[in-house]
Amino acid sequence: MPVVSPARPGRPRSATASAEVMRTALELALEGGIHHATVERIVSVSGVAKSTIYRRWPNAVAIVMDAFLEAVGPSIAYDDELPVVASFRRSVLALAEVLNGPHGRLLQYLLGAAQSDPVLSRAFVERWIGPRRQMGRQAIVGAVERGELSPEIDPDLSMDLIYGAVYYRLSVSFCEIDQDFVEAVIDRALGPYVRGRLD
Amino acid sequence: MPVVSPARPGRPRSATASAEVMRTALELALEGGIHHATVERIVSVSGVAKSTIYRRWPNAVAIVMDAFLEAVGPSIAYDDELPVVASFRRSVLALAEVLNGPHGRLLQYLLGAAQSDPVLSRAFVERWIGPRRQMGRQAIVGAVERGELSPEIDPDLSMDLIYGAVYYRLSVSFCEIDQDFVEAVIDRALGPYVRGRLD
DNA sequence: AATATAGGATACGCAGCGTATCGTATCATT
DNA sequence: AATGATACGATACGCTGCGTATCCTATATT
Repeated sequence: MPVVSPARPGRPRSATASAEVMRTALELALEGGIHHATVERIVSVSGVAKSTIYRRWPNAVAIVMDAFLEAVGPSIAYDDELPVVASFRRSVLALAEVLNGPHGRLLQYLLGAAQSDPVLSRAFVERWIGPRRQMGRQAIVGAVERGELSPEIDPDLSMDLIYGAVYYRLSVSFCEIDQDFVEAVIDRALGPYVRGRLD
Repeated sequence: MPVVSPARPGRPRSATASAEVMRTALELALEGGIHHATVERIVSVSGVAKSTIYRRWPNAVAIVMDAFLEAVGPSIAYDDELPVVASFRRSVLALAEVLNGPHGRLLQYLLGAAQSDPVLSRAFVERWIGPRRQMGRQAIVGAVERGELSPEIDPDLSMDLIYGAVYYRLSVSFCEIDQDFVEAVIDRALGPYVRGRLD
């Protein structure tokens, strides 16, 4: 007896079908780029019928997006015990590691598809960008409250600067997001507002 | 007697055909998004034959890219007479104005397509991003030489921060690049290194 | 048992891609 | 002027992928 979805009549949807579709879509996209994950291919590889797929997703990219977010989504971490700068370094370096790997290329593809798909871009902002920004803002606000950062800092602008530089490398200048770069960006974005030592 | 292309035999390529194709491609893409600019449509609207088109471009996106760069390409401007910060404001605000307009959405589409097309991404970096970065770096180096900026500034990192934030808004968080934002970004990126007054 | 919905299979029409072939047009060269 | 090389326009082709529709079967609720 599910709490939400108050007992719709008829045969319930198969959970394994969704899982299998997403698994297949992710696999195909990681192997050969997002263009390789077509509905037809997902059908023939996963064994799930086309009608079933279209009953749940509007198109192939949406499947890949869902699969990606479910697979890589939860990896956010801001440690309030650490000094702000160190905490940001940890968190953004973790993100950079993801972005430099195969999932990063996939994210790049998805971001590309989102440029001409409002539904996708909205999902992207709400489920990927938004949460991470929110955590970062919280970290800055917390640090200001603890007196680690000057209250003059603008948390939103800081997020734009830090994440902006990172995604710029990923999807505009197309070069690696190395550790030195991440640390330099964070230092320049937060450094002037740190009270006391830098680390 | 052309200086380059030393007189190939046979009928020369029609210049008007290329022009007409690019004009049509740009028009279609500006009207209905990049997906509206298909080769078939360009053929039927421009009147230029498919074989002619494929003799010059590998696909439709490449045409749009060429057309875009030719149309909006030359709008770079750094004024060495102005103080650095003011010069950057002028230049980046001009860019923001383009990005906020219809050409901006097109750039967004192209950037999206570039995410899964190495040839396109390379062209993008070399013909759009690269020149602008170069001008910006020059402006910073010049300002350091004139004593306007502290030599401790890292020109490349500054470019990553400024342009990063701008493109982040365009293609990651999908919100407007307003004037206040641009000025705030530049102030935070260059401000700490300005010697003397800020403006 | 009756009802409602889901899943699998299959077929369909459509759009767009990129290639190939053809006759015709327009150059440089001889 | 004739020749050779290349471009242009037109047309046709096969292919892939999309999204929809139809049908039958399966599985749940009432």
